[in-house]
Amino acid sequence: EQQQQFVQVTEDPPTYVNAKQYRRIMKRREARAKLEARRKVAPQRKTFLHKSRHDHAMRRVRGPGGRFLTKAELDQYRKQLEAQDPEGATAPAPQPGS
Amino acid sequence: MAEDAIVDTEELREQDRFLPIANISRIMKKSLPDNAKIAKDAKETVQECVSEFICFITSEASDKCKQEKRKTINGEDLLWAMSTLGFDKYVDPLKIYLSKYRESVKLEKPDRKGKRDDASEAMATSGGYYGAQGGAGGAAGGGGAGPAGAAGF
Amino acid sequence: INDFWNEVETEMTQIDPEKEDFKNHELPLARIKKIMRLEDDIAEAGAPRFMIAAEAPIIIAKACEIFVLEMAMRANSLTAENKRRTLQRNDIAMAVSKTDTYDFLIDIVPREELKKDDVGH
DNA sequence: AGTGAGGTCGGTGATTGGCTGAGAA
DNA sequence: TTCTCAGCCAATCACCGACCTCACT
Repeated sequence: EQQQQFVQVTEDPPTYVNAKQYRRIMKRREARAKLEARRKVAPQRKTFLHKSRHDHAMRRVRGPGGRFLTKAELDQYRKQLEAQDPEGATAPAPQPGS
Repeated sequence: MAEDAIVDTEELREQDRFLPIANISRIMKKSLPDNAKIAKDAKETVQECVSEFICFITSEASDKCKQEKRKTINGEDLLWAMSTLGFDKYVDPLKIYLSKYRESVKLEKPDRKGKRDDASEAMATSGGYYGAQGGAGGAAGGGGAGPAGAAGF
Repeated sequence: INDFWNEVETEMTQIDPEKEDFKNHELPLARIKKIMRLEDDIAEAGAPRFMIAAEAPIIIAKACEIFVLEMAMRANSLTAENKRRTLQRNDIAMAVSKTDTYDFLIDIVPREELKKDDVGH
C-alpha cells in the first residue's frame, strides 16, 4: 500500500513519514515557526473565549440539575419569583420584564 | 540582513486559528454510534488537526499558484494539492461536488437582469491533476463530470 | 473503510436537485478563509498575497467535513477495540500514528504515549 | 465583461457552566 | 470498586453570510 518513505531527520528518534507529504511537512513547520515569531500565539487553551459569554452563562437561571432552564421552566420561575418578591429589590433576573 | 518593520504582534486568538468546536463535535458525532461520547481534549485535538489540514492543503496549492504565476487559488488547485499530498480519495467526490457547485452558480446568476444567452458550454472539469486512479468513475447522471484522466506531467 | 468512501461518493451524487445545498454548510466559510489566509500572513509586508476564489473555501469546507468524519471513524474503531464508550485523545493519537495520510499531523499530535501496542515497523 | 478584497449591516447559532450519572481507571 | 468528566439545557452577542463598492484583469 505504501511505497518508499522519507526519514525525518529533525526528530529525536528519526521517524519515517509519508513520502508525498514530507516536503510540505517541512515547509509547514517552517511557516508555523515564522508565524509564532511574528504573532504571539496562545500557549494554552483558555477556559472561555469571550468574557461576555462567560458572564452571560453565569448570570443565567439554572435548574436544580445545573441545566439552563427551558422556556416553560423559566416562565414558572418568573411567576414564582414575582409571587414571593413583587418588589424585586435584588432581582437577579436577566430580563426585568415588566 | 533583514529588518522587521511589522512587529504589530497582536494576540492570535483561538477563534482565529480554529473552526468552532461545536461544529467539529457535531460532525464527529455523525461517525460515532448514537450512545458514544467524546472527550473534550479529543474534540480540541481534532479541531487543531483540521486547521493544520486546511493550511497543509492551502500551502501546497499556494506554492503551485506562485510557481505558475497565478494569483488566485481555485478549486482545481486545491484538488491537485490533495492529490499530490496523498489525499487521493478526496479528489473524486470533491470533483463531483465542485462541478455541482459551479452548476448551481450558473443557474442562479442569469436572473439579475434578464439576459439569456446559452451558447458557451465549456465545462472545465478536466483539470489535469494526475488522477492515476483508474476507472470506477460513474459520472453523475446529468452532470458532465467526465474525468479526462490526463496522466501527470 | 471502503464502505465509508463509497458512502461519501454516493452522497455527493445525491446532493443538489439543481437547487441550493451550497448555502447549507456545516462549517463557516468565513472562518475557513481566515485560516487559509493565516497561511500566508507569514509573508512579509508588501509581499504578493494570494487571492482565494469563492469556490475554494467551499471545497475546503467539504474536504474538512470528510476529513473529520474519517478521523472520527478511525478513532472510534480503536475506542470500540478497547471496549470503551468515550472517544478520547489517545484514540485520535493512535489513529494518526497508524494512518500514513495523517503523517502531516506529527507536530500537532505528538507521539507522547503510544500505548501497549506500538505501531510497528 | 467577470471576479475577489474589504467594508458595512442585521440576523443568528456557537458559546457557556453546575450538576450528576456514565463510564474511565 | 473509586472518582473523573462529558452531556444536558437555551439566551445572549460575536461572528457569519449577504450585499455593496472598487480595483484589477
